[in-house]
Amino acid sequence: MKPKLKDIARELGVSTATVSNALSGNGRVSEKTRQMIREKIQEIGYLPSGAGRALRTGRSGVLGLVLPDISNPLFPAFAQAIEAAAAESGHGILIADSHGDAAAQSEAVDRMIERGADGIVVVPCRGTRVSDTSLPVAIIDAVSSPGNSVCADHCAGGRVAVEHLLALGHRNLILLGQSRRSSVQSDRISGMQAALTTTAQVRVIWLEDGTPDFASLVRQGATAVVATSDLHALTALTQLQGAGLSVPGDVSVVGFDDLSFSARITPGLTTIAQNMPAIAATAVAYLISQLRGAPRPPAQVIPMSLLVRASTGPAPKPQEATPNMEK
Amino acid sequence: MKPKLKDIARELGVSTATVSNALSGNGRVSEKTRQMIREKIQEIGYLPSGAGRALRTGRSGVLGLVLPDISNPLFPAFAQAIEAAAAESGHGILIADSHGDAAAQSEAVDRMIERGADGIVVVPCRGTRVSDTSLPVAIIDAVSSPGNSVCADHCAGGRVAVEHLLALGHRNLILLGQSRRSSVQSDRISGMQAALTTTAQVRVIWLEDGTPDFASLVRQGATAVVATSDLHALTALTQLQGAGLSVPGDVSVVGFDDLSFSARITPGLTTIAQNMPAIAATAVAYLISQLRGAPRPPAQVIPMSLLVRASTGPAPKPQEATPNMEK
DNA sequence: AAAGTCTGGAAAATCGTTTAAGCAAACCTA
DNA sequence: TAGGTTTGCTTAAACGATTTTCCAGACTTT
Repeated sequence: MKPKLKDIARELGVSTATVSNALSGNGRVSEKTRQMIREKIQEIGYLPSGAGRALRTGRSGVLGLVLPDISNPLFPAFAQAIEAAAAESGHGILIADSHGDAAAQSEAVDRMIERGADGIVVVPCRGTRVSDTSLPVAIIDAVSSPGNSVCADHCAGGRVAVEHLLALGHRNLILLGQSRRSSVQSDRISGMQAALTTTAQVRVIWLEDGTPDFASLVRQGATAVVATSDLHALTALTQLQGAGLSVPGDVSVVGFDDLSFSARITPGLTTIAQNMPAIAATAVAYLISQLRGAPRPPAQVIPMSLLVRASTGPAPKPQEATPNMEK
Repeated sequence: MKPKLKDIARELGVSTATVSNALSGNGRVSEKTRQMIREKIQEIGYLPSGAGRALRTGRSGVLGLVLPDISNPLFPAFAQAIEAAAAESGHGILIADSHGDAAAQSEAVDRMIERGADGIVVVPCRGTRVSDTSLPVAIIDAVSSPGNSVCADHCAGGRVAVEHLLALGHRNLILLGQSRRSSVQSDRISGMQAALTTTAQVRVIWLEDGTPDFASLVRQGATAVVATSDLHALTALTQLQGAGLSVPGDVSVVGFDDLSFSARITPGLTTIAQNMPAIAATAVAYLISQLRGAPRPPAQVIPMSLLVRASTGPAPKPQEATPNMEK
């Protein structure tokens, strides 16, 4: 049916070894023969069988990607970056969704091994460790997580976000998270808190406790919202605008992750972006170097960067300038 | 290193054929032996080698997914649905990004074949046909596309969106698309137009020509915006709110695809959703049935459904059309 | 008790590729 | 010109599973 190495060899009157060598560049093949083989391959449209190759070499040319939630809005940018980084070294990407479940996660890892993945990139479910496997694993998690290999500097990101607002004169902030148990969100929030000066007031709100009325919080004096995700920032921003408040005139809003919509709304959302290409490239390089027999590299932390758009501006001039500033 | 079928057979004093039979259920194996083998497998943590199996059976248990743009915000829902549908039948998913490029697309397909995919789901780049391959291909494209296998009923979706607005009394609509050359967007727009009555005014705006000033369009009489994507609907909605207009008080907004943020903004975005699980399941079933030797099924069109949220409401009474700018 | 049927299992071929080892001819080198 | 090197290629053995074919013994049936 489909052409194999043997077919090419037979038609050309050489051995399969020669054809294989011609393709891989290994062994010794004359330029003339090499040329002949190349032409034949073009002619009959030969594609090598990954299965045969994988069986012989023990390498499939495929990396696994195990995620706790494929439908996360951050996923597109991440998957694209990983795919691109993997393609760079000729690898394909096999995806799996662990649905935030530890058992499903280790099942997914097993399935990856079974399918012959050469290495696995895992974004672990909350609070799970990836059990040791026979193949290289790159773990993308919070800095503090044991076993972490690569991650964004969420903490520093939080700091930068708050510093940006402080520089604009904001002294009364709302820090907005979704879930206390997310280590990424905790890292971001603690980074925000670390940047606070004694003169600033702050209130942490978790959406898992219910959605607050942002407009009334602003009426109580808050002049800025820093969310741990653009999604939550958008929730706040649209609610504020719907209530007739001006962003950034009355209140500034900052998010995280530069999601697809962030640049396309009015006002453009100021955000702290992960350097996805760098994170992906690092994770893939981490796997590749181990495939080559290098020792497991140290964990790497990739900086986040502030993208200033129109949703942040100077703090509104308050009528009561410094009633709360105690010196 | 890693345990193989042979190791189990040797340790148990049986042949590899028996072990293989015990696992697959084929052949005849006594319950006693079967049990013994199961225990041994648990004990030493055996995982079959996909490469060996694939080579012998010609089946890898992996399906390819080739997309024109992984970073599309619709991707998460789609990828998740495909992954789930494939997992249902024990298949894994190998992803590739064609970056909207026809050459990259056919290269990606070749790579899938090389990697031993059993079938491929392709969302083709604009205007490209997927060349015939030796393995089953399910194409997800516009209804009108030649070779299309599965798709959402974009046209009917557009119709439903406009009918919803007409029922609310809107008679002056803005239809908002991104690119004229996208067949999905064209289908949606033409569906919208098909629903129009003679008494309704309409204006089609393409974002590729530049972002319009929606507020002034509303001042000129428009009372609703129907966008071909929630992303564009959000662009319009935030711009309108930023300009002090009330949604849906002054103007209603409808989008498409129920993106991740659509339910979480204020007001919640009314949208036309694709039935991703159904589309994915259909595409995967399409492949699987062909793998089993069935003839290629006819193309299927999956209905879209209207999700009414808070961004649409009754058309404003003409005399009240003045924007309500109170703070 | 002879003949047929069932049952549990083994032997061996096979999938398509890579690669180590070997071998003749051609080419140097001294 | 004898001995060593290179060159270009072949032979054959893996890799780890599945599957067809076959066989010996136990069990039925008449």
